[in-house]
Amino acid sequence: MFSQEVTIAEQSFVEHWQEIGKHWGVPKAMLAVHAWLILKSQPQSTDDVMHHLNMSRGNAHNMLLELVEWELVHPLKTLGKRQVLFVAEKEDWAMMTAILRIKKRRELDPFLTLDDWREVHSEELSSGANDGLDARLKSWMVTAQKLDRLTHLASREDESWWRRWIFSALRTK
Amino acid sequence: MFSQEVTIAEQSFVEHWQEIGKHWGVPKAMLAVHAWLILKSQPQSTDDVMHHLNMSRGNAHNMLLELVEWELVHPLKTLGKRQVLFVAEKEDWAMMTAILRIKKRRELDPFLTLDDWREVHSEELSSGANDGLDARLKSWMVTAQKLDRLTHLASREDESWWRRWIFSALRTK
DNA sequence: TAGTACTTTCACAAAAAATTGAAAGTTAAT
DNA sequence: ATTAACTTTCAATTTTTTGTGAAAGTACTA
Repeated sequence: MFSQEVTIAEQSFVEHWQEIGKHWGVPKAMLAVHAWLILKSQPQSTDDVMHHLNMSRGNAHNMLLELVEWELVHPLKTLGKRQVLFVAEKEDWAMMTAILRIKKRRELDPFLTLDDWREVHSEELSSGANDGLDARLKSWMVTAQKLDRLTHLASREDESWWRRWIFSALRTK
Repeated sequence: MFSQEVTIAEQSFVEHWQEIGKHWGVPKAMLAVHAWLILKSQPQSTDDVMHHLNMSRGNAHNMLLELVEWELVHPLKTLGKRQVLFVAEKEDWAMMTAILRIKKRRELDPFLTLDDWREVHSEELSSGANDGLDARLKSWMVTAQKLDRLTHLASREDESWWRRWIFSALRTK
């Protein structure tokens, strides 16, 4: 899997990152690329990634693009050069909010469409075996919309806001 | 996919739920079973599920068990009866905290092990291309541990706590 | 203890997702 | 206009994840 230029410690980090991310719903190769960029302080090219991690060009390319879409990796263009270099976002709060944004988009936003579904089908479902479904869904949507506003807000706040908010929660105990 | 006893509206709900849950990292069959139980106010048996959703016994069984492990579905034993019946958890905040608990366990807890990794490998990684990694990881872990305490706390609080906490965040805007 | 009504397991099959690599497409310099 | 240096695409393949169904296991009843 690795080229010989990759140190044992680096290999271990990449593998551990893949272990950690097993349930994040992303391809192993994406975790490997991300781990690689986290390790490196210097921007890396597609070729760097593909050679060091010993993966196909197409895969390296696609994983880099996806990480850029997630805003966990930033593309750097040098003027007058064709090549794009990549650096990982390394600030913890920036990573957290990036992850929150994408999780909201993929895991919460689709849920909100349930309200439209309800409006179309509510009549057919007030009866019999589906007793109370409509009312239940209505109540769910109120909660979901609150969560939506919360995640939207939180995903673009900065470190100090998070600190205060988390602190206020932890203090109640 | 469905037996004829399943109404069109029910089929539509199951399919929409599968659509909604596409990125939740669970099998389609699990979403189908969950959707089915959400629809039904009466407890359902493994046989009910397997017949109505037209899936294999083994699969119905496993999906039900997994939903129970997620605490999104509750098993009901009748005294003196072998059969186990299943009902979906239908309170919105109970569902939310169940999901938070499992997400924390699968997606955040493994991350905390990075601190152990760091202790073992920190010396090898203070130099050269991995410049500053150790310090960065240390700082990440502080944040992660805060998040860990927060999610732990939040995942076992009740509705009124959530209301207050969410409200306090939304009010700052 | 035999029979019935379930639950559980698991080797195998099917489906879905990830990965490859070579060819086609772009951009910039000469 | 041509070439060199990249990036992008995608059909084919490999790997991983899901799903099947029949057989084995277990709890209750009589």
